[in-house]
Amino acid sequence: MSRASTVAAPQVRDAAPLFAALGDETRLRLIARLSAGGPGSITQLSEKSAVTRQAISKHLRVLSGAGLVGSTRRGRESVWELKPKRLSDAHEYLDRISRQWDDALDRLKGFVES
Amino acid sequence: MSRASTVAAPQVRDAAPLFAALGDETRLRLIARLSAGGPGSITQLSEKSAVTRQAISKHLRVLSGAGLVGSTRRGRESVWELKPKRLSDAHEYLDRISRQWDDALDRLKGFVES
DNA sequence: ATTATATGCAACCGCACGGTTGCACATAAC
DNA sequence: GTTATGTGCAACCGTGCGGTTGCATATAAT
Repeated sequence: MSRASTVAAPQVRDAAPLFAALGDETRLRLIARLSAGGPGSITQLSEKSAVTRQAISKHLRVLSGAGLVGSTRRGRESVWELKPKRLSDAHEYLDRISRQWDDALDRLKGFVES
Repeated sequence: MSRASTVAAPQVRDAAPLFAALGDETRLRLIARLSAGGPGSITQLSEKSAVTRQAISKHLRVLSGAGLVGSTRRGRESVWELKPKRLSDAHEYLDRISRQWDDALDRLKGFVES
């Protein structure tokens, strides 16, 4: 009976910062850009953006803190790339919630039909 | 354009507020609770929470603003329930990004092998 | 009618976030 | 060398967020 609370709690604490990192338009645009266009330096990633290069740099650090991107220093520029595993983590969490929901629906259906 | 999307999928500007709504621990706990335990009134949803009932009420309104939950007034209490369609929207968006990523990998592979 | 319960509204607080500007510091390029 | 480019660091600003407290209001329960 206590299985749900003891098992689900740590995952919530883990998933919330992940979604929070995705929950900004500028950052989501960065993710989409990295996903579609491949790695790039900060100036490259700032070129088509409305905000400053510093803002992009900050956002990249936030995404890095969430494990969604990583950087490699090459010469005087740092190249940032997507870490798709973390994206699949978010994906998986949504899957889990959806599965809980479906189970609840099944239980409700069984209750109504009995 | 064989890559054209089947149905109108959430764009960046639409998905960001959705993830932002999911990006809070208290709200994510509410989602999990509603998904696993079914609908409930505000006081019911606040019972096991560490924060105040008002905080829960605010969070429910935020989730409602994101289309993730809905409420129905029944007597003096309002019953809140999950709207799983919106969850699948977030799911779908992550799918899109992952697909872009996979395509980019394929293109890179083709480039390297050529 | 009185009391108890469930919610809503409004003000307030602390603080982190998104963003900017300015300057310093590397690493190129000439 | 000097100059140009790419990044980092620090301070600052406005605003919104998460949360609380206090009170008002609506619906039940007695």
